[in-house]
Amino acid sequence: MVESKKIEQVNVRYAPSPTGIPHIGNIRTAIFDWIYSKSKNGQFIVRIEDTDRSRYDPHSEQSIFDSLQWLGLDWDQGPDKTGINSPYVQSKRKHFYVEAAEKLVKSGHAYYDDTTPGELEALRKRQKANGEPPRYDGRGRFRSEKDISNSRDKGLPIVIRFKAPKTGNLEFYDEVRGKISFNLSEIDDFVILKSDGMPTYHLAHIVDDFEMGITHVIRGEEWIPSTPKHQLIQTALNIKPPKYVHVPLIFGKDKSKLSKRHGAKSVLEYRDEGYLPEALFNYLVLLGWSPGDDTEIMDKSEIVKRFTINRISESPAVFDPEKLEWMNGIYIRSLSTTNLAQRILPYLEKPEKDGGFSDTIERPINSNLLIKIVPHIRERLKTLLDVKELIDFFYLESVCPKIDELVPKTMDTASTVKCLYASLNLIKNAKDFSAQCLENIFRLQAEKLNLKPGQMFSPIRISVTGKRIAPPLFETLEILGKEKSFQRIKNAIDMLEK
RNA sequence: GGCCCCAUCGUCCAGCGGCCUAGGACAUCACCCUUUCAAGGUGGAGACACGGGUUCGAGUCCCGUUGGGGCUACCA
Repeated sequence: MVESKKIEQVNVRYAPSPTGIPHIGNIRTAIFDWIYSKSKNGQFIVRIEDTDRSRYDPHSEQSIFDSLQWLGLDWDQGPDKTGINSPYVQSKRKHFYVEAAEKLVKSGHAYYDDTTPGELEALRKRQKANGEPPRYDGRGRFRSEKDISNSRDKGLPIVIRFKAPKTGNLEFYDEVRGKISFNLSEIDDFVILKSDGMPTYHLAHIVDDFEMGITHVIRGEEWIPSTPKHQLIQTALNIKPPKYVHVPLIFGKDKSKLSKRHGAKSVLEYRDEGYLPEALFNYLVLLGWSPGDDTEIMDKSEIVKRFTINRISESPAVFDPEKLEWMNGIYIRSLSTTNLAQRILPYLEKPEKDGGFSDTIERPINSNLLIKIVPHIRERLKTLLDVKELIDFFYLESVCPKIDELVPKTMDTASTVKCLYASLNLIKNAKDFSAQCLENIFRLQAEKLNLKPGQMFSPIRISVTGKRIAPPLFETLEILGKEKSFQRIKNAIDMLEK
């Protein structure tokens, strides 16, 4: 046996904060996390970063898990599991952070500060007025133990700040961009433990990533500027840093970071609008990564197989809803009839107000009928939500076509009525009600009436479906059946003759 | 303002010094197919931000300019 290098177990985490429903940009990071962990046979860990109590929203915490689940991003460790690194919620790990912060104070890397928010604001204001960069001036470094305990007695808020070196250079290696360096004069004494006893992100994630053995921190590019702070903490705590993978941001149409302001939709909204999770996954992974050739349509396993960090791009990507829609169509068309019908059904079942079928249509929805319809609408769909509009006439008792739509521009009412009467006869006398057969006899009839096929089919289509845009006519008639087809054309004639 | 990151068609990507008169995809336009709408097919238009280097040779490496973005909280 060849000597095998011991390969380090890869541990990746997705660490969202429950302050809102995950949107596209946020979940794309989770996708990268997941893919990378899978590609390395590592662990995918979900950790909830709820250290900001004022912004905490329990509802969004649930939506985080719903989003991951829907996209098929299964996690190996997380709040719902009792893993070796439990608990996976920061508010339940407070003691780790307090301990670390106090340790830093003892070792002289941090200090208590009783500067009030008001004083801080005044400081920033003054700096701005003087054209100076707004930065904490380190005044707390000179507070004595006595000062602090006095303030504490007065009930003033006390924080712990990290004592950042004033000079020198800091450099770190980003797996996507290479070396990035900062001047330490840029970094002020930042807060690591807030006055409510909770840690800031900077402290909390460093402690947790270390405790949980995270090997790769995959996060958005917006974190690059605070990475030196994280390095400082690591050095002071004598912690070996993980590898950093800063992925490019996703932009909205206006080329700025995607956010709610763009109407950036949450993952769950895409679900509700009839997007397939595999399509969204595929589309999103292509925003900031490519396999190196022109392949675009790839399933999860292929993506996992081909994924490498060095193919993550350095530049931001604009989210293009149109391309997502196109890709969704590709995935819809690739589904088998029964599978597609199964996926469509829940959308139809929903109450009318939530985008489902009209409430006048009986539930449960007839799925055998749906399976018959699906082959004829498959290539007409961009989203599963499109289905309703396209096929509701199959399920309705009757339809009411618009008179002005019934009469083609190239015909008048009299000739339209004539054409419909002829159709009525054909339908009544048809022995074989198959699409193929119907098409034959209707084409023959058109010739007799001296009409172009399209000309003749149009009034029939509208009579029967109530719509201008519909699935192919003869398949529609076949599925609808003789009786309903007859009835609806009859009804259209009545309308025109009135 | 300061710091950091980024820079190929409108958009997403390919290109990692010669294979590039720059390739693919979405969108767009034209045509074909056609019973509506789609889907599909064929073709067209469309980009290396700019200026300096390095090199026999630069979209590809370096520097600068410009432009865009991010960060600059007791938010993450």
